[in-house]
Order: sequence, then C-alpha cells, then structure tokens
Amino acid sequence: MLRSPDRVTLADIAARAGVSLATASRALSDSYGVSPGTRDRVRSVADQLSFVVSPEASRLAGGRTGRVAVVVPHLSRWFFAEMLAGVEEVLREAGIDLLLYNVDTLDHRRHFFERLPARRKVDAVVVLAFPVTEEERQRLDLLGVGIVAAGGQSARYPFVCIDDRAAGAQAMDHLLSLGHERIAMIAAETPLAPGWPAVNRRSLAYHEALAAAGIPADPALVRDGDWGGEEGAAAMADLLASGPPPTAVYAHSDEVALGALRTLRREGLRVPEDVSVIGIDDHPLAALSDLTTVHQGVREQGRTAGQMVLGLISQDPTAARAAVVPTRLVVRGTTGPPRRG
Amino acid sequence: MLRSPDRVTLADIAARAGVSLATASRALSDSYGVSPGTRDRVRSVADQLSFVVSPEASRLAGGRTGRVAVVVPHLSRWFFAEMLAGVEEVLREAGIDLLLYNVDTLDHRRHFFERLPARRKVDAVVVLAFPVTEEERQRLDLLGVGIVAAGGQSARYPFVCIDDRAAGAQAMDHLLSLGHERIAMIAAETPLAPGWPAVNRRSLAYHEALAAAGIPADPALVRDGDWGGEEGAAAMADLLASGPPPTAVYAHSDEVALGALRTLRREGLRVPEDVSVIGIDDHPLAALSDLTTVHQGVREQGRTAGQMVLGLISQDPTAARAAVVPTRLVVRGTTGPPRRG
DNA sequence: TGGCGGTTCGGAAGCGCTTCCGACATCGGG
DNA sequence: CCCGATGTCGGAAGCGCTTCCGAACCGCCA
Repeated sequence: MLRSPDRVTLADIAARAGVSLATASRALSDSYGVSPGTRDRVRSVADQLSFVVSPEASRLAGGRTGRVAVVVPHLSRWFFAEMLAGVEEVLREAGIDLLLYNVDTLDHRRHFFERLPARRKVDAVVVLAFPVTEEERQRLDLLGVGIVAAGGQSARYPFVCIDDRAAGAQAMDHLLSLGHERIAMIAAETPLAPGWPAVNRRSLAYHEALAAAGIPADPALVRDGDWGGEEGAAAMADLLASGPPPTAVYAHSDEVALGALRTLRREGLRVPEDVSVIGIDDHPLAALSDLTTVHQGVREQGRTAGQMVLGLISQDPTAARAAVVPTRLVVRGTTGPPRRG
Repeated sequence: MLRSPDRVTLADIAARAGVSLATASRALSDSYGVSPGTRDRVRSVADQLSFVVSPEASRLAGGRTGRVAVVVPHLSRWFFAEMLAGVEEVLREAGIDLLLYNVDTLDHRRHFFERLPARRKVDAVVVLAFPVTEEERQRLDLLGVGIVAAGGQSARYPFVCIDDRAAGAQAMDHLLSLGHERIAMIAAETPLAPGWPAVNRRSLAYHEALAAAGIPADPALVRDGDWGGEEGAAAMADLLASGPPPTAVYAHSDEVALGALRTLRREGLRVPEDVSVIGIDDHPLAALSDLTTVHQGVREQGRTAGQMVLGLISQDPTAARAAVVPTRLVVRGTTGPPRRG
C-alpha cells in the first residue's frame, strides 16, 4: 500500500483544534449542531494545513462525492467546449470536481447510458446540449442524482438555454428589414439528436417571419443538414445547383454559415453584394470571416447551469429551475441589402 | 438488472462464488495467488450481477482511484478541446474517469497549483499543451502520481507532440517553393505560457528556411502576438501599416492566419494573388476559409497521451515515454505564386 | 432550587474494499 | 516416509470519513 506524501487526516485536524473527530467532520461539512466558534476554529486549522477531506472516505461513509458529471456530445466543437468551460468555472469555484463524459458517436452514447460509468461517482449530472430520449432518461434516473440540461430543454429537467425562436426571429428580421424576400434557410439537424427542439424552433422562426412579412415560403429554398461547416457548404452547393440563387441565406449556426460562405465564394458570388449570409452563435472564428450573426452567451449558459447544479446539490429549494439567456443581433460584413433588379 | 442505489457488494459476490472476501477481491483485481478456476468463477458471478467494485472503497483501502486529471489551459479553443477528446476516448475505453481542470487565466492557474484540487483524487495527470514552470513542477510532484505532457514537451515528463520545427519547415518550404522571398511571420506567444518551446521552434524554422534559401531575414517582417484570431488580425494590420506588404505570410497557427486573412481582405488585398497566407494546425473551420496549412493530428496526440497515461498507471515499464506525431502540408486556396514584378 | 427543553459535543459503529499474515494442502526429493 | 517448498485461500486489520445516539451542560421558568 503506497502512501501519499501528505497524510493529514481529519483526526489531525480534530486534534489540533481540540475537538473530536465527529465535531471536526460536522464543522467542515457545515452540518447542524456545531457552534460558530468551534466551526471557525476547525476551519482555520484545516485551511492552515490546506486540508481537504478525502472524497473517497467521505463518500464511503455516506457523504457526498463532491463530483459532478458533465455529458457532452461533441467536445471539439466550440459551442460545447465553451459551455463546458462555463460549467467548469462555477464548479471549480465551489470546489466541486468535474467528471467528463464525451459521447460523440452513437456507440459512445449507447455505452454511456448502458454502463452508466458515472454511477455512484457523482452528486449530479449536467447534460450538455443534447436531448435525451425517454429511454435514456430512465437510465439516468438510476443514478439517483439531480440532473440539469444546459443549452436546451430536455426531459423536464431544470434547464438553461436561449430562446431559439427569438434568435431565429432576430436573424430573419434583420434580413427582411434589409429588403430581402428570396431567403433560403439551411437548417441543422444532428443524427445524435433527432428532434432537438432548438432546430424546430429556429425553423419555426423562419416560417413565422416570412408569414409576418407576407412572403410565401418556398420549400425549394430550404435545406437540412448536420451542424458542421462541410454540411453547410454542401447544402449551399445544392441550393445553387437547383435554381436561381437566393438573395440571402439564414443558417442555423455559424459553422453552417461559414460553409455556405465558402461555397458562395467558390462559385464566384460576392457576399453580401450578391448574397447575404447570417448565422447563429457568434462563434469567435466567425468574427474573423466578418459573419453577421446572432450572439448567444454560451459561456454564460454554462455558468448558469453550473449554478443550478450547485443548487441541486445543496438541496436549495429556492434554486432556479429554468433560465433563458437573451440573444442579440451582431451585424457584420456578410449581410447587406439585396441587389436592385 | 441494475437497481438504484445499487447495493451489490463484494461480499455478495464472494458468497455466491463460495470464496472469501479476500479471494474475491484478488480475483477481480487480477492479483497473484488465485487459481484460474476460482478467478473465473468469481468473475462470472460478478459479470452476472453486473458488479463493479466501489471506486471509493477500493481507493480508500489502498487501491487506485481509477481517475486521471487533465489540466487544460484553454478549453474553448479547438486545439485543446480536440486533444482532450482524444485523451477522453482512450481513458473511457479503459474505464478510467477523467477529471477536468481548466486553467484559462493566470489566477486559475495559480489556484490550481496552489490548492492542488486533484490531490488524492487521481492516479495520473495529463498536462495538456502548456509548459509548467519549475515551481509548478514541484507542486505537481506533491501529487505523487505519474504525469504526461500532451501537445508539447514539458519538464522532462513523458510527452507526445509534433515536431514544430519540421512543421514550420513544411510551411516555409511550401512558400519558398512557390517563389516567395518577402515572407512575413506572425509568431504566437501566449501570456499563459512564456517560453513555450513550440513557438521558438516554429520561429526557428522560419529563420532556418530563409537562410537555407539564401534570403536575408528582415526583422521588420516579424510580429509577435497571442494565439488568437484577433491578435493575428492586429499583427497583420501592423505589418501592412509599416511598409510595403509581404508577398506571403507564415502564421504560427490557423487562428492567427484567419485573422491575418480578414485584415488583408478588409484592406482590399487579394489572397493569394497579392498575398499568400499559410497557417499551422488544420483547424476544421480554417478549411472553410480555404486556408493552406500544416496538418497535425491533434486527436491522435490526445489518444497517444491517453495510452501513455494508461502505461504509467499500470506501471508498464515498456510504455513509451515519448511520441512525435508527423505533420503534413495541406495546400488549399490561400497560397499561390507571388505576383510577377 | 428542581426540572426541562435545547444546544453542543464525543463515542463508536460502520461504509466496501485491499492486503498482510498465517493456515492448510499438496507435492517432489532426500 | 518425512520435510520444506510452493501454491491457494481465509481472517482480520485497517483506509478516512459520516452519522446515530446519548452524555454533558446551558439557561430558564415554575
């Protein structure tokens, strides 16, 4: 049995503070029944020795794990990583450790929900921007801990997200106010997340805005694809191949918009003179392409989700169960009025 | 059938297998001194009840934690997230949990090394693409566990990275072979990582390539900045403001290159007709801007790092202590021969 | 002054596992 | 046929903590 270099235990703290093991434990875990004086004394001794309770022992003895699992479907995409960073920030400040589970393929996803590797290891779970199926929800319930959904609603869990319908409306209104009428939409759908409500609501906004402007929707101007840039490029190519180009393109995400941009440029179309393009996200690299977009505070959503988790863990009944963070239009260089003619 | 909370213990397994607790433990952990027959019997009982040892109890009793910490300086950047995904992939397959620590500011970094939140919680640590100082190395040693550096060498830890000098040479050779002579360099340096060797070696490649081609280096064509796109844009602007434009720009990263690209376009310079631009990374979004670059297998580096960690944990003396993954030039649309004249 | 409810604290029993140590059986060689 | 080496296994002692239970003590009212 190998011993770690530092072997300060609760017993040492208790001894130095002149209290029993039981009291020391209560003092550190902020339990009921310890006088403020004693508590502070124990705490200061612990701080002084930079002592932290062994999570293993604590958990084993029936306490909390001090850990939260975050399940993320696509780690290497900015949106997810950024939101994860937000969650991490809050948890770190609270001294909670973050267990990461990436489920970027259907196989991994199935594996995760079948084996439930987080079982008995965490006090709560954050489901990052993907909708769980009913079956998965049942599996997750087996963990017996609180769950929050970040970046989208899911299975009645407490959630934090943006108003996708409003975001879509912001994008469409911008295009419409510039005078566009022939507006294409490249909708994003991911095989990992069939039926992700965000998509539908962003599509809904498209149709609503068109209707409100008295413009008949043309199904030939709508394409579906995955969230990636290459998919956006392909959809745009398909759009161009099958008829006269639209004067504007509303993409469900910045990555998709960037893909569309590349296709347009390769085809010799000028942006925004010939075609305007708008996305949603405000991806930092999209700014480098001068993409007009709708900004959403991704990191902020992550942070809010982190706070919700903290509330769940501490059983705080006043903790928020829903949060919608606002979005805002960011006009850059890829949108302009349509050409006269 | 899995119940929550799952209350099957080793004792149950032992009883059903007709052995003692001690033997059951040995059988499951593959220790010495158990006959093959007994071991298989215990294992099949465990499988049948889908039993897994409680990591808490196991660790408390002197076993491993089954956890690895990954320290990453900038989660939301593709490079780091992608590499993290690689590490996660390997660890997940091995049944190891991944504890994430993001240290994206100097404060967080100091906090991490001072408090060592990973203390007593992990079997190994992966330091993701940032160099630790001597002082930090000493703190890290306090953890008493193995450490591997991914995405760059650091403090004599086992490492996996690319050959930055070779990568830089690939980029420079491409530019030179196109006939460029007036080549600018936008070097990246991050405040989080002073003296990061990758930078120096990418710069070294610049000077070596120039020298080998018999072209005198012009200090006026070199700029330093952070890794971000905005910094690249600023550096490019500065470059343009202070003299006749170069015919080519060698950027230390794709994000920097994308920034330079934006500045060039805003200034009305055509790419690659007027100015060629090359980066390093092969960022997926850079492909959407048709950026010529040097590809590095980021995810692969992460996976390799994950395997090194596994080797460390299992005390495998044959485990590799160093890996250099190859890079390759990817020619796209932002480079071409210089204009005649 | 006696008794009572409330507060603060200590003793001690585990939580589920690993591993030291020693018991026992078996087996080959002298 | 006996003895020690070898191979298997069980008993039991923790690992560091939480929490139940009850003891001690406080102030207060009758």
